[in-house]
Amino acid sequence: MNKIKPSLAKGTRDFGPDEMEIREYVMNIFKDVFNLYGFRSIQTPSIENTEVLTGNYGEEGDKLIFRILNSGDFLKNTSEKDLNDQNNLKSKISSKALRYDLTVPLARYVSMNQDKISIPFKRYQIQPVWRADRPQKGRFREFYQCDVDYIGTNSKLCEAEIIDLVYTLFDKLKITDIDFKLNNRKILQGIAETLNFPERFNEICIMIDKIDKIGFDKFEKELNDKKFELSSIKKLIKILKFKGSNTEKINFIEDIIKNSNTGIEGIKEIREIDELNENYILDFSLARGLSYYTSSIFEVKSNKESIGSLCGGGRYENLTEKFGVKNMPGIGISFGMERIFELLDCNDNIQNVINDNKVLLSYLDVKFIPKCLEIANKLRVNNISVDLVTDNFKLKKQLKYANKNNIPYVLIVGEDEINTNYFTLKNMKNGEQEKKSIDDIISKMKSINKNE
RNA sequence: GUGGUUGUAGUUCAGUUGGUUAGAACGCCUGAUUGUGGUUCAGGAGGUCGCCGGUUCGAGUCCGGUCUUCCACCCCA
Repeated sequence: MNKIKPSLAKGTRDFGPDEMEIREYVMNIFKDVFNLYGFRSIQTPSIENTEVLTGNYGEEGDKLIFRILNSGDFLKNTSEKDLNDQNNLKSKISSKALRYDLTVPLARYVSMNQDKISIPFKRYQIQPVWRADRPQKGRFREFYQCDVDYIGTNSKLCEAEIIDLVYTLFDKLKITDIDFKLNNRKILQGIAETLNFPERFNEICIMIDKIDKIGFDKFEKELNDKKFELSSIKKLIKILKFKGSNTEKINFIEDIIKNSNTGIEGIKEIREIDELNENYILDFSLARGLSYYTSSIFEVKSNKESIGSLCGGGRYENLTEKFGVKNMPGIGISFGMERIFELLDCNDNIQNVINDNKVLLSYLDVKFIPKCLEIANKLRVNNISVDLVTDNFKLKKQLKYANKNNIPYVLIVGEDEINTNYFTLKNMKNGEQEKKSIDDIISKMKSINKNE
């Protein structure tokens, strides 16, 4: 048999038991909080028909979609001519692709299931997505996205609820010192109109979005290079650098863009949100590159770690228009799961919470196995995790096994224990051990469980 | 997609102008210890030097290609 050198596909990862413990712990917190705010989860297929996905992410984005080769004789519909036309060939030999994000599948789902769901529809979705990007720091070809959306509503209560949800969530994850930054595309549009470059709106948004990374000096230089008017550049930078309370910022910008109808609309929207929830920081330098956002946009950053944004999102119109469904505005937020996992990976608090009430049942002779099964059953009925070594290992090796698997307690079953009905419970962290009845061991383990 | 970078044991890495049998640490297995791990000591297993081709008497080492790793750009999460 030919041996294959084991290897991972580019940009993909395995998650071992240690990593999965943290990932699942974090994901459960996410799910709990989303449920707390009345969102329900859906899942959609990994594979979508190609035409559902293409045309949504721009030309660059479409290139990053992983296409799946048709099964069987995938060349049967192609002619000699097709082989020279790559784009045409692709659609002839591949009709399915891996999903690129969770937003487009949501739009597809809502469009297909209007009879089953009630509008406004609140859903969350945690699933992997795939992008044929070149991997680099913190970026993979397969990664989890976690999206929460309201679809079919324009209510500003959504923003207010989302702000609250975000703070609750990060509080539970013990990620503190975060800012919820809010802005509105209509205000940015108003600025663009007032400063006389409305036709370069998208271009300027992408550039503003990068200020964090490149700084104001480079930003100014780039604007010069791109032949923006000098007076406009000065005014723009003055606006972006303005400091003050949210109210001061609103009044300041209102005065500047008062001649833009769109701009005034944006200001009205911010004021509406402000009446419901003031727990945000208005930031005109927040732009978010994505072109489908039309109104509120927001982002959450950690002030402690310079790790980039932890989540971001915004309000959009007509996400479902492509599928022939009109009047489906919505608002969504996407959490950078991988970044959050990374942030919590080194957090000891979380590591301790995970494994506290677990016991390895260790036997000194195979003839004690029936007794072990009896004890295991009692412990498990009381919600204590029990592991048993399946093979006839010496005690020494069983203790090593407990260490390796991060099991904090070992319950030893031997001759003495069976005769006296007092069993040895060994704490693997400090090496202490004591003899107790099974009932006492159960109550001890249960009290550990309550401590978390 | 553009530019750079990496690849040798399960893992992290040494390996001299190209020269005998490719090394270390950690991990793994066995024993010192027949009921005590995380410490110590002794021994052992484990390699197609990413892959394909070229130069050479001789290649882990030089050359070309390819794949891969990591990083930056574009863009994004």
